[in-house]
Amino acid sequence: MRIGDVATRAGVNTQTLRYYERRGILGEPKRSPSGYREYPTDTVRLIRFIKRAQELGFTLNEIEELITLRQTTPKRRSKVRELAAAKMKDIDEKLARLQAMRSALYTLVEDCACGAEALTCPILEALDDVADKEVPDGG
Amino acid sequence: MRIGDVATRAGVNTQTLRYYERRGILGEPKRSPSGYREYPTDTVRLIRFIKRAQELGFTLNEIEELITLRQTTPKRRSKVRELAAAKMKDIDEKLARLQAMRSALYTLVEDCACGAEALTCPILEALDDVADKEVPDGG
DNA sequence: CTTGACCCTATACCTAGGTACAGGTGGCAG
DNA sequence: CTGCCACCTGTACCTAGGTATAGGGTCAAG
Repeated sequence: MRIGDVATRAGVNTQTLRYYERRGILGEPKRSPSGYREYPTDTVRLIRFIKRAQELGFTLNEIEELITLRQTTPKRRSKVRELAAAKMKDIDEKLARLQAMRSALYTLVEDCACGAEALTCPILEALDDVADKEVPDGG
Repeated sequence: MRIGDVATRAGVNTQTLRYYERRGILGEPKRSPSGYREYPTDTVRLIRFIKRAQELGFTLNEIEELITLRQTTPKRRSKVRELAAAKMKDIDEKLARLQAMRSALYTLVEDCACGAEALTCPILEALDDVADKEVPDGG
C-alpha cells in the first residue's frame, strides 16, 4: 500500500505517517524503485491503534513502548513482561478513574439532578478521592 | 487560600492556575484588598480533577464541560443531563478500549510470551477490533 | 508528450497546554 | 524602614503532535 492509501484508510494525514516515521514510531517501510513508501496492509491497524491509544491519554512515547511489545523476541521476554506489567498498572489506574468518573456522572444523571436546589453532586469528589483510594501507589 | 498555596497542594505551577482562569475554566476568584487572588479550599480538588481528567485523554474544553455540570441549577437540568449522558458515552468507549488493551497486555504477560518464536501477540488486534465491536457507534 | 493525481524532501507554521521572564506592588520579619 | 518573598500583569517562549507549503519527481491515461 502507498502512503495516501494507508492514510485514508486509517483516517489520518499522509504527513502524520511521515511524522511518525521520523519519530521512530513507525519504522521505515520498503521503497518502490522510484522511492515511494510501500506499507504492509496492517499498518492501517497500527495507525488506528495509535490514534485510539492517544484518546486514552497515552503519549506517543508511551505508545511507542506499547508497540514495541509486539515485536518481542524470546530474548527480550523478561524485559517485555516488565514493561507490559507497568503498562497494565497505568491502565488499571485509568480504569479506576474512569469508572469513578462514570459513576459520578451516573449519579448526576439518575439521582442528583432530580429536584435539589443546592446540588452537591460530587463529580470532583468522586473522581479524585475514589481513584486515590482504589488505586493506591503501593498496590 | 492564595495562589501559591493552591498550586503547591494541587501539584501545579501558579502560572497554570492563572492560565486556567484566563481560559475560563476556573472562574475569577475573589481578591484581597491588595489584589491577591483568594481561592476557596476546594479549588485544590478541582485542579486535581482537571489533571486526572487530562490523563484520561480529556481536553481542557471537555473538562470545562464536565466542570460546569457541577454548577447545575434546576433550570438547566435537562441540558445538564444531556451533556452528562454524552460524557458517559465517551467514558464507556474509553473503558471498553482500555479493557481491551488491558486484556491484550494480560495475554502478553501471562501466556503469549511463554516460549513462542513467532509471536502473534495481538496487541493491536485486541485493541482496535474488540473496541470496534464492543463500542459500535449506533449503540 | 502532456496533464493530473500522487509521491518525495525540507522547512515553516499551527494548536493545545503550559512555563518563564520582566517589571512592578504588598506585607511581614528583623 | 529595609529585605525578601509572594503576588500582580503582560508578553515571550517551550513541548507535543501535527499540518501546510515550496519545489520537484513518477506514472498511467489521453
